[in-house]
Amino acid sequence: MATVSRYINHRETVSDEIVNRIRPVMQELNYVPLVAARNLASRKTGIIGLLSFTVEYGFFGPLVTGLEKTLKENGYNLLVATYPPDHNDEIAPPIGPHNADGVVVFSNTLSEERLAEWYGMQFPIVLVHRTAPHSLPIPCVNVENKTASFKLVEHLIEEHGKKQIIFMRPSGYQEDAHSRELAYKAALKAHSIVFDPNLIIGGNYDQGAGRQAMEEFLANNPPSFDAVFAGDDDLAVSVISALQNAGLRVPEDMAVVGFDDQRFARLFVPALTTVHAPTEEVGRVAGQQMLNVLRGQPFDCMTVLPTEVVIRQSCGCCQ
Amino acid sequence: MATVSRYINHRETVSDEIVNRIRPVMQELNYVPLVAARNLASRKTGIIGLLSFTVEYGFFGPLVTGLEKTLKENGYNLLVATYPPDHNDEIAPPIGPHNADGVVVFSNTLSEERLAEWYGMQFPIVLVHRTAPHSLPIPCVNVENKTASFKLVEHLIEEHGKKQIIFMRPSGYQEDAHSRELAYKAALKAHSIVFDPNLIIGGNYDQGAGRQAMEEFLANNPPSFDAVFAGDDDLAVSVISALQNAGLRVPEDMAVVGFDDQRFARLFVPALTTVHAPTEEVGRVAGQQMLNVLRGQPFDCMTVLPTEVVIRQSCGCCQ
DNA sequence: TTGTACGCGTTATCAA
DNA sequence: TTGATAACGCGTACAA
Repeated sequence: MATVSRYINHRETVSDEIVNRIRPVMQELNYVPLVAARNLASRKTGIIGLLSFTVEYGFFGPLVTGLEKTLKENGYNLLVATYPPDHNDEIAPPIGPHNADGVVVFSNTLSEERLAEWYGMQFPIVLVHRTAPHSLPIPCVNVENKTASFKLVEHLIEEHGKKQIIFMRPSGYQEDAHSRELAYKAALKAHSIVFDPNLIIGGNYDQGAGRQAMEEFLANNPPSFDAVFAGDDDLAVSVISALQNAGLRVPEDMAVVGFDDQRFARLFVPALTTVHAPTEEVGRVAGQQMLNVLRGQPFDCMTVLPTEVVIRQSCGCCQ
Repeated sequence: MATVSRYINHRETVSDEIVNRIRPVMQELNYVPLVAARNLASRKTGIIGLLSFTVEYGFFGPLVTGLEKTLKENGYNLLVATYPPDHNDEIAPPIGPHNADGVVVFSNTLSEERLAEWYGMQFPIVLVHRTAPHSLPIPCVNVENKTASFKLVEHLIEEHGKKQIIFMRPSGYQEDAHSRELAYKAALKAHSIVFDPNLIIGGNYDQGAGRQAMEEFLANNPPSFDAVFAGDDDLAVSVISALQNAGLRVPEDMAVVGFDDQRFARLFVPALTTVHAPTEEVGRVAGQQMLNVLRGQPFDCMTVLPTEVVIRQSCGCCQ
């Protein structure tokens, strides 16, 4: 029994003679180790989880792709599960210490309390699109939000003479969007434009967000703005739709820019001016950091991947 | 020991006296049952898998949402994993009989051999967007493709006088797309339009598919067509982009229609004329069928959910 | 290099 | 209704 175990797991050398005795029997019996028994005995599962409050985001696909590739190459399987953030921590996440060797957490899917709890029990965690609470040295992987956002808003101001720029928040709090909002304010300030709190909209809406938020805003205000910086590409598209629906032309009457450079960004009409975020790379790096943690090797507490402004047409360029 | 197990699983009645003895101790010890041990002893995991060759499809999100809701309400967790179809069945799927109580399979993610193998070992399977092999009475959930596609093509012919309609296949074989193609041919025939095999394009391309396929087609042919029926909305958007890039106007010069009615379909400019598919409902029904199988209750071998043509602007209507 | 014996933490069985 | 005891199938010190 023990020898068969050793043979299967390639742990110690087994003599050819015995291997030749084991193999045919395994074939004949159609033997496959029972994962549950294995997990119990070894206290390992070979599974890494990805926990997210949604799978409906456009950039979710590339993230999974990058993550999965890195992990599979190293013998782990990736299992994805959603976990609504409003759970009050009552219901345990579908993936966690009980059924995985580690978990990658997207944005604010998990509360700080849960993170602290898991960290305390030495459970490997990697954060993506979120920075770790100060007291927890957990590796996190982000994209550069501020510089790119600053440049993007600056482009609207300098190249297109925009002065009344709306910032549209995605629904719910997200760290990424918050950083972009801060950069937006900084850019205004750097160009001596007074920040108008009325020009921050969105944030309290569900799916289909941008369109609804923009429609409401338009209903209550005459178009007292000349550009929109949407928190992400999903929102940008909704916003453009709402504007056009209201009889405004983009980019002639109104410039709209986004963030992420999702797949559809350049297919859209007008093609989206946005910031390219290396989402698949985020996945790959997160996977690598997870491997480092699992192996007890040193890891980077904070990785910030570079982003780049992509000028297309929705801002008014390249007509 | 046994009594505690009974208490935790609410299997048999435990006297209040003993319950009051168990509870405080559980608190104090911070006792949580070890899932691995549980799985070993009970031969159950409480997990249902969703196996798909991609998570990048636009309609993947709603499918997960519907499925997850139904399963969670019944005590199961949904775990999503991808499995490239070109694996030659060498590598075992990340989710299967070894670590789940059942699996929902999207489209042709699994080979017939694998399905037969799992079915043979009584492992619960539900198919979505795919019909089961004849010999395997596995429940499958589909959307109605043919009637809707027929009507859609008919709309192009009757309302807009289109005669040279391209059908664009998605990359790789998919049953859905095949049904839509058949309906397309049937609609042509019903209106005495000779089918031109040159007007079937796509099928061999990777991501970003439609655009590339259409660009190649345009490069080799003068625009000898007047409409495009894209296999799904993702493709439709790519196609429109390619057409506009080539200086053609949609819908003035060229009508383009899709399938699925994904979230962005009505946000796009021009708004997509397409077929609404109840994707979230597909997920809910699939979840219900899975529960039926798990409980040994009767199930429907084939569910076909109704679809509906949605006329917007990309066909030339509502200008 | 091989085999024995035990532990992993539950659930299931059976007698009380 | 309860409690002792036997699986569950594997990994792993330890001795051989």
